[in-house]
Amino acid sequence: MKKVTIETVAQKVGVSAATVSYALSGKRKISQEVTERILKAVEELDYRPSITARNLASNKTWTVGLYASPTQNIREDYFFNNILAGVLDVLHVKKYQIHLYADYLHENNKNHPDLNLTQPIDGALIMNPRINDVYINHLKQRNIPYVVIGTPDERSDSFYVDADVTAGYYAIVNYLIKKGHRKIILVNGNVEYTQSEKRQIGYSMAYRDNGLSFSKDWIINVPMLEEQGYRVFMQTIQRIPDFTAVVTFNDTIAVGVLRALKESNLHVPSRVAVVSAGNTMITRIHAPAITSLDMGAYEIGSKAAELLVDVIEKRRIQPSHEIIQTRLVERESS
Amino acid sequence: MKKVTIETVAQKVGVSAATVSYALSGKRKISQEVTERILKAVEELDYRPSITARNLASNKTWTVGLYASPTQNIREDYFFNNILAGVLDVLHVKKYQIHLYADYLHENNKNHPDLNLTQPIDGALIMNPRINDVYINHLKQRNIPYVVIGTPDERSDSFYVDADVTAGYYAIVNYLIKKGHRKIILVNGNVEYTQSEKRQIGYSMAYRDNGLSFSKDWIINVPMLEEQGYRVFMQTIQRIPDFTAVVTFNDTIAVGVLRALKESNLHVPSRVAVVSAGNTMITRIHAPAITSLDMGAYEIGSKAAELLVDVIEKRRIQPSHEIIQTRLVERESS
DNA sequence: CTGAAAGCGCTTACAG
DNA sequence: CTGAAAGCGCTTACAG
Repeated sequence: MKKVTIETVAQKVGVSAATVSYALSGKRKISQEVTERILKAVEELDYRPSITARNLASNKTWTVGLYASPTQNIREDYFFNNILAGVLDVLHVKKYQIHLYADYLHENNKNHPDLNLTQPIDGALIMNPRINDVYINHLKQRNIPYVVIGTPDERSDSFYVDADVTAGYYAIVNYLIKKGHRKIILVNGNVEYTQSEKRQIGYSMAYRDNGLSFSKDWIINVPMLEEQGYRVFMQTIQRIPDFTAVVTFNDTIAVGVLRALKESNLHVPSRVAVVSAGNTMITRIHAPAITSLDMGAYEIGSKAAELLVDVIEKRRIQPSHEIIQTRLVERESS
Repeated sequence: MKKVTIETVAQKVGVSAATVSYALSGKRKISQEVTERILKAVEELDYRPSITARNLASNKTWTVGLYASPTQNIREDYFFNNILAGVLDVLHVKKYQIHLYADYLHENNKNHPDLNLTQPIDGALIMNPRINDVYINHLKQRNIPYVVIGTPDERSDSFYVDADVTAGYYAIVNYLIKKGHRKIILVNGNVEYTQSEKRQIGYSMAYRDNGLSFSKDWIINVPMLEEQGYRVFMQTIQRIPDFTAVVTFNDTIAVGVLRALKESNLHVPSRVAVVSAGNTMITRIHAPAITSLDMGAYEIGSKAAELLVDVIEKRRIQPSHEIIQTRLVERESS
């Protein structure tokens, strides 16, 4: 049973491969009668075009690369799920498929295979932009269309979609200050991620605009994992006395922080208020339910995917960005 | 700036494209001296081989297709994250990449593009096998290597990796019966999924082995979403009086059920015991914490990926399966 | 409206 | 140890 190719179909129908190709793609009008015979042959032979050959010939893969977090983070981050759903839904409509890359950069492998590719993808979505991000640099250098989910380090030459995280954290801290809090701990993410920077800026601005000051000691950076949030915050509780509120990088870290507070018998919210960001399912389920900043994850994912398709298909050339408004959802923890 | 191909490198070094190819792949010994000159030229020209051309020539893509749930389900299911992490970690080590397909079958589109592919993937992983699964049928028909995550309908000719879900549900119901429960509601998933059937079998076996009987009415099927679990269970509470325990298909549905119970002032666990399956992060965070069956999601994902690579690389030919033991983790809800 | 043929950029038997 | 060339299976200008 030899492989069925476009040539097999062409011979059966008695036309050229070109005609079959055009009939199938619709890029050229083929007479009704011939088209029907071709379709019939395709059916009978159960012919399926080779996507690989098509990709090579047309220099187009209809595939988008999605650069996600390390798998450790994926395991406990619902925010990822929501972004992913937005991306998938849009790309499905636009007929693009998705190549998913987890981040194994911590393996410290310069020749990471994902970085050595050329053109198995038409474009890329970068999920956790770092300061001086190697993925972004790589894509820029190779001229592969990309959209950053989040805000890149160097903003002038990238397309990106992000929530207005700085405004969001400004609002959170403002909200806490209005409630009388003066010593607010920021349990931020790793410094290498631009998202951490944006959060810190919102935090400082709120202090400044309220004519108050804060200590650098109150800002701590932890890997975005529940266990890390817990461990680091247990130490923080010892180190920093009398804080009355905590703002975390995301919901996952908040869960760790809340566990540390509980074990230390610091009641939430009467003794300590806690506010996180992400507004994932977890925040509703947790006891106490967690006040959290909604950053429109699904919307960010879908808008980024839409933008990327526009960039790939050259309907957009000049770098642009979209900033989505955030919304603070008040719950029991504050 | 013309595109840098293998030919560009060959010309610069003064050898044939074949030699460059062999030097880079290591499939043939090339003299030390020539190899070094080639590597230098690659570096200087910043040559990156075209993956697409390589795929076509070698008839191998180093890519695996992962057929996941509808995006709606992905959004609220941590079980997916854990399976995904297991799959990604193993495939990363084995040097395979992953194509992620969400399930849009409910769009009722027979010509779903994902099903029309030939060979952009070396193999596939099927995540939510249905009774008479179209994806599985399709892969079988085209002779594409695949491994089912879960248990397929027709077990004799598929590779698959699953938890012993039937034993797990048998254990859950046994546990509840020993605690004195006699009327246990099973909030199962959609009937089209084989996982639902396996759960129901465990449920019935436990009743039978304890010399007790149950009513078909106590088994209800709902889409695997929190909101659906909530809505359907609100009706169930009206319809079925005096039940004292509930077992759910997964953690997500359990959250919905627990919300319905709370709104109906049926206290958990004193009035109603609840047990779910998945043992995702949610079960620890929820108040009350949910007793849940651990099904080793990460392990299932990683074993399935390992098995698939073995099948792709023909180290395994004869269909086999691996069944992972489950473990009931007792918490406050029962 | 359709065909013959070049081309996409690799890999890999076939030869030496 | 290395080269010339066929081949992977499509698409798409070029011709008519």
